[in-house]
Amino acid sequence: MQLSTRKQKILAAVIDLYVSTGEPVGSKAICDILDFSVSSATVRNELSELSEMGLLDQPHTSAGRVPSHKGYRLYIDTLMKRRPLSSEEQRYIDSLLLPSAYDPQKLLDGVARALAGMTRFAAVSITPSSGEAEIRAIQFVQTSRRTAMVILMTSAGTMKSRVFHCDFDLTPDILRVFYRVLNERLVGLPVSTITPAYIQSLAVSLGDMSMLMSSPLMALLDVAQDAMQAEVLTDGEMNLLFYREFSQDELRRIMDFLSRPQELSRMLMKPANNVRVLIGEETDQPELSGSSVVVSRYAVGGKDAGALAIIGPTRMNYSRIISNIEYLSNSVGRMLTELMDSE
Amino acid sequence: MQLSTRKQKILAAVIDLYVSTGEPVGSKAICDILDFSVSSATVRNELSELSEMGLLDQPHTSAGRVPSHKGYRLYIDTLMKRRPLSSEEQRYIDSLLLPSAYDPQKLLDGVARALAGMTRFAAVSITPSSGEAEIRAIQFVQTSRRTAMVILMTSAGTMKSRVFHCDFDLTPDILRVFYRVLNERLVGLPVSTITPAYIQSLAVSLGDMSMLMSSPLMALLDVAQDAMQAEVLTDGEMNLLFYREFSQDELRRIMDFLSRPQELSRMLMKPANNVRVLIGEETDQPELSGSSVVVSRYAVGGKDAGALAIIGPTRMNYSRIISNIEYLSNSVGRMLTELMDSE
DNA sequence: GTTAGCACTCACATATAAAGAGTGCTAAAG
DNA sequence: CTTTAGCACTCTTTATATGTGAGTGCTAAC
Repeated sequence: MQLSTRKQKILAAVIDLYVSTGEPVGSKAICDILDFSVSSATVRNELSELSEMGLLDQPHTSAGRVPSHKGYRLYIDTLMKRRPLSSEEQRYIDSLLLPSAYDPQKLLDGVARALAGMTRFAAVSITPSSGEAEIRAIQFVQTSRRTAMVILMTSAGTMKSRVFHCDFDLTPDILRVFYRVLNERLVGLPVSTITPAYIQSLAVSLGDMSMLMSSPLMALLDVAQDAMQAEVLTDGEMNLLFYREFSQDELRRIMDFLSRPQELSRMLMKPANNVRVLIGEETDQPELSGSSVVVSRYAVGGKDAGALAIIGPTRMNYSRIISNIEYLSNSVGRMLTELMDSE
Repeated sequence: MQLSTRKQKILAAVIDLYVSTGEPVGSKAICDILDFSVSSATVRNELSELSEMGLLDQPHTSAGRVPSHKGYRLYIDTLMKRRPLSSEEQRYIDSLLLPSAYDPQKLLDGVARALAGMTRFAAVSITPSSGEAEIRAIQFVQTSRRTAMVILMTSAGTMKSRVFHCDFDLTPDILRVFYRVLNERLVGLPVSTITPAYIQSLAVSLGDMSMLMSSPLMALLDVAQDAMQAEVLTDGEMNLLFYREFSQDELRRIMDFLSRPQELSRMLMKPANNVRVLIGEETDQPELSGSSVVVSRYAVGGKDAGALAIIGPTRMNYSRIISNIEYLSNSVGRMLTELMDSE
């Protein structure tokens, strides 16, 4: 499908106007902003051909035109001019991320918040799953007479902790035993080694000590399963309340979808090496038929790791959003890589 | 203001019917559910007197009656029969809380989630501020070559951690120094001791070592300020989308309010020894004029500590909500107290 | 290929009427 | 003095008709 330059410009004009006003755009309005001069009748002829090609929709016979999903697709793939972020914007984003640069957990949380704040859409940040990461260390910290915290640190730079309770008083010596026993056997192995069955066999191999260690072992299992699960953080769901194109009912369905981490993860973690845009049905998610998703995967240490995404109404300023999310996801990838290398 | 038994029964009937249907209730409907038999005309006379007293509102002259805020107030204070939770319900709630019983952070998070899930309203959990709590220990755990985590544990059973980064390689010995220096000076003091000025003077008193310790000191300051701040957790904001009495606009304002922790805290932390109900304007919050708040303070170790609350439309089943929140807040108080005593 | 002109369409707003729920009042009965 | 039946009245809701205006599609001329 090849479009004449004029058709391209008209299509772009329709999208620009519609994105900024939210109203169907008529032939007259287009004439006003075109950089060459034609009559509205000419524009009308072009519009009707664009409609025929399925690039524009018409809410009803006598209304202006609205971009169809196919129209948005063409616009994003070939027409849209991508404006890189100004250095000022870059500095602003950097300043948002810097405070949490050394804590992966906080970083990914901060990123979701920053993304939601900048775009005014709902943001999703999926943290790398640490399944294949190696166990770097298992630390114990006493938190009260009979409770302690187990901290699992991985080569992916993630860290998970959990408090557990014992039926006897803990002492530094006992904790040292926990530490030695577990680190001797587990450091260097992939986190995915820690399964219920493995913990079971470990307990058996401990003989007399297995009673003593049942609480920390259960906690370790727990924390390992937590670490293996790709974490899904969402932020700014509230922002979606501001878009009048969403009905109360649609809003509910979207919010509901946003609270289902597995499905979000499935949708966003498809491999891709740059920013992907999913428009309406392209998300394969009926509840998002009126929404678009912009997602960017990022790599840590050269390997695909997490993803960053926004979800908003199909009518959005794609150019701006793509620039933002691209810069943000590159930053996160870079920061996490540095964090990993420094270990 | 003394009401005849009949008026009381009629008022209660109006509220019960209105709460369950959401429609203004007419005199006929009331006759049907009253446990004595009178004509609709009699009921109408009573209704008009109740209206005159300001206990009922009328959307328009020819509509049924709707409880006024004053009517709800009277109902809650004197008419409502409080149904204690069945032991089955109690067991259900207990089972929701048990898994996180040993970790205050998780507990308070779990409580908010449980409350939102059970009531289908927005839930708020305010954790005790640990300002007056004593510092129990300051632990350090290495997380990578040049980063470590500082963990502040308090006598209130709370625990906060933060990762920090040094410009030199860390070793177990260095961390031991951090530990010794800080614990020697700070354990036993109230958390509120740790102010920027105090950290400053501490650094000065360390002489040569202050360079070495600047990162952990800053991290400690950070984590202490975090600990002193009463934490406000919200959950289930989404639930409010389901109540058609909220307009899109009102919803936005409520959500916005829910995201302002200081104001939530100010509203909910007023001292009180049992469940409080705030109806509409009683919240002193213009954005909540169509909402009610049910809040229950709980004590830890005999002292007022945190609060648990729900926010929903004024039309709600107060009896059910109050029972739930009361049981939940007692459970939390008890669990946190046990946690504290065991230290 | 482009443009002016014009009939036509359709959403939206406004006005009018009919239906229905529920009240308030009056007068009679208990 | 309280209760009740009866009825006119009010006000929302729903349906139907009417006018207005933005914007199109088409035709014929340039």
